[in-house]
Amino acid sequence: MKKSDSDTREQHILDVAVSLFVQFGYNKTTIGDIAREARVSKGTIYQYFDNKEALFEALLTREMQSYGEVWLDTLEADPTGGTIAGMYKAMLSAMNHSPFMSAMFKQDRHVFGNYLRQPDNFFQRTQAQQTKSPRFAFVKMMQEAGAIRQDISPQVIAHIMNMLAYGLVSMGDILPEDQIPPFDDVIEGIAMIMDTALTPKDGDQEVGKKIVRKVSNEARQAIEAMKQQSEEKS
Amino acid sequence: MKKSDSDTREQHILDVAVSLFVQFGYNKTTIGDIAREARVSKGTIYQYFDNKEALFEALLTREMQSYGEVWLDTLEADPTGGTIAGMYKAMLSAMNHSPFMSAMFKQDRHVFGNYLRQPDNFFQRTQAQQTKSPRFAFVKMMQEAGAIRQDISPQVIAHIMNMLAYGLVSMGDILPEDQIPPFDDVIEGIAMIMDTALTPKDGDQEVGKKIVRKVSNEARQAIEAMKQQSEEKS
DNA sequence: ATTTGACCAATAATACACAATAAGTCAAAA
DNA sequence: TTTTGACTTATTGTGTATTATTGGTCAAAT
Repeated sequence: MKKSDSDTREQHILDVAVSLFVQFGYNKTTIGDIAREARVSKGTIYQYFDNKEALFEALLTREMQSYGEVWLDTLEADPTGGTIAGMYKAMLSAMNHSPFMSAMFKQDRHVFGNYLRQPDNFFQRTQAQQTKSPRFAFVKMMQEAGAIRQDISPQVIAHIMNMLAYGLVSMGDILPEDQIPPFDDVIEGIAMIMDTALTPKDGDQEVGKKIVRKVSNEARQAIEAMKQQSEEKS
Repeated sequence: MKKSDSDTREQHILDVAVSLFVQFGYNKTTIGDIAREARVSKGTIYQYFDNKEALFEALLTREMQSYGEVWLDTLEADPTGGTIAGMYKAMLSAMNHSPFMSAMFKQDRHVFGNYLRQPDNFFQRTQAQQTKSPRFAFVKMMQEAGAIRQDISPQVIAHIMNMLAYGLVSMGDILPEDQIPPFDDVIEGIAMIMDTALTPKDGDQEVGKKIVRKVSNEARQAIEAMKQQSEEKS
């Protein structure tokens, strides 16, 4: 089938591209490098992507979608997934499985390089609409339902969760590896702390699970919508 | 008195230097700038400091000492200071009051610039001995005394505390200001979370306070020792 | 004794010619 | 049609001569 064939080729190019971008960064990864590594010619790459920036942005959305899917799959596979701690743990775990997403989250200047100089790049576009962040909305819902403690503002909780995620992916840059505990231990520790600290003793577990299920379903639909949108463009 | 007079002059130079270094960074702050701003000549600066690097390192130790003192003072002023959360809160608060310490903690490449290229700089010197970090030792003591929960390893707890501190000083670099909740709210939130999560319900509050007192006394003595050591050199 | 600022040597910034590489195109081949 | 790679153009990197700035010194002034 034609569509699927060209689709796998496009995906293969992106597969190669993501590993090169993560390893050498935006500036030092050339279209020629990607072509050679993907065993296609430069012309073929320009068949699928208008220019380097467009290729990179295609990568951004693909990796975000993939990250979202891994997150939700991890969440479903986890029996304790119905709590805020479980949801957060799944998020951190998914982030850790994608070096590109980690780089995105910490706005790694090595990986993103001159892309950040683009006048209308991804970060500037998203930061404007981030005011009503989905993470903040989720925390607020959980709070209103009584699934997490109410004596800290949802903004602060969401921000602390952000800080932890940022710290998780960034500490490797300032500490030598042997001073960082195993990743899974840290994630487990964070989850336990969040769980103990945020879940009220007398809380209704089921309410939280319902919200998690609702939010994750919405997220899945949003990812699907995003996918179809990007397919229509091509 | 002569000693005190030259001492205040030296301190004044350092006062000027720290604000310039924080604002313009190591590379872009010249000895001439510091001299002009401090209303002394370049020669006078070289009277007190052998070279630019020595001046900068004098600043490092002074700011660390000052930070330690602010930390301990905040701790003593806080009625809830006897808990691990109180101790941590005081630390974060002290860090926030010193832009230079914040820069140090995140190893800010803008502020530290070429100083980091020095073969035997501060970070390389301290990182070697950091394996038996005082923060880790403190967590371990608290744990052994039953003042904090024992089902997470002290390494992981200390590391999570590090991550939060790092996130606190670094988030300003990747998020616009209006998306970051007020600093004090975040600190309070962290303290509440740490307190709920780490302090056992059936724990003995007094034991923890004793340890905090012991550790902070040791810290004070260490600071004093450091001060005298740096005075002897001159 | 201290402090100063003109002075010197070393380092860093600037300019520019030119070489090398990369982005992007397109007629020809598959 | 789709793919290719030689080709053009734009960008970046390199070597270097020159200028400007800065770290550091020291004889003279305070």
